[in-house]
Amino acid sequence: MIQKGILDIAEVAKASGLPASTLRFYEEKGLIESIGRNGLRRLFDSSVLQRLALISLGRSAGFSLDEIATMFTTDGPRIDRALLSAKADELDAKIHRLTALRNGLRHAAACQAPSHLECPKFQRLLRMAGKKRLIRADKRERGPLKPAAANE
Amino acid sequence: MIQKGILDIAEVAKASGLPASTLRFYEEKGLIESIGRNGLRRLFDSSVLQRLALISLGRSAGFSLDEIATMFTTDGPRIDRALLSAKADELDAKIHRLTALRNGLRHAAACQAPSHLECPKFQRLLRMAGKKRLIRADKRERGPLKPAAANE
DNA sequence: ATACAAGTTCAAGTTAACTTGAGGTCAACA
DNA sequence: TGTTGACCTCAAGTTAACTTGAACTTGTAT
Repeated sequence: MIQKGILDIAEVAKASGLPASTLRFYEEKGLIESIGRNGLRRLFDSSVLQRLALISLGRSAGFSLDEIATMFTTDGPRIDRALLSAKADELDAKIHRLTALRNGLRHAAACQAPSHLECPKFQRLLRMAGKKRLIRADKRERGPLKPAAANE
Repeated sequence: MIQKGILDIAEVAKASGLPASTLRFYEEKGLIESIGRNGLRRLFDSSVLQRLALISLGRSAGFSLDEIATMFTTDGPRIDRALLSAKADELDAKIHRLTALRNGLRHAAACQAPSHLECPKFQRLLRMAGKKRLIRADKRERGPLKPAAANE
């Protein structure tokens, strides 16, 4: 640590487990900020580690970097809150689906059926969460190309 | 329906909500099979819809198409079951992380902090699921390049 | 018999999220 | 003062999961 609370990029990389190239990439995307330089070398405030943890969590929840970036901005409080709420709902639905799948897998791991995924009990377990649109349930988990086809 | 239980690609597309191009792509990848042709036109058994639902569910759980494909094969029952169990564990961890994030978002949507993601209560909610390695918690959600760096 | 809407193949393009490579620059140590 | 290891920039490459385009084939309706 060069000064109290200030880390250079190598230290951030080590502490976060992320390669320096990713940190540069995130900075370019506006997800994190470097607080200065030592020669060429980037310096970060140690709070960047918090930030990175948040980013990682968001990613594992299925959010894109762009979405995460907008969550970090303190722009308009109104539309923003609605968006967070919507995200929470999305997550809720996803959690239910994953729970059903987990239960299904747990059973399949100890079941007779030849092709696990097709055992009838497994199917039934899944159906529990599939109440609503099972297929194409979420709008492009990490969307391809078309802005929004005629579909939906 | 041309015959009982047999659908052509357009019908499958309509019923599943997936574009025909995706169905061809899945067939090429070995995720689904067409049962024959009518001229050039692919014909599918209606059970393919089950299959597609399963694929969709797996995708939304964060599995890659390749992983899903191996889950469908009825190769060796031993190694396979362990794999399913491991997948279930992975899902479990993920579900916990998502639950924490959802709680955090719910709070953030009704909280004062300027940059929602940085409100202290939000942070605390997240910490509940972060017990273990928060950063780089999962090995490449949908992995980039390196086979397995020196990391971990 | 002819038209044609809808399917087919195959190659190439797209997007997100990074990584890799080439060539350049320093701060720090000997 | 000189060397050097670690960082820098910028462009180009990579992977997964599809999509798109061009050129071709056909069952079905007319």
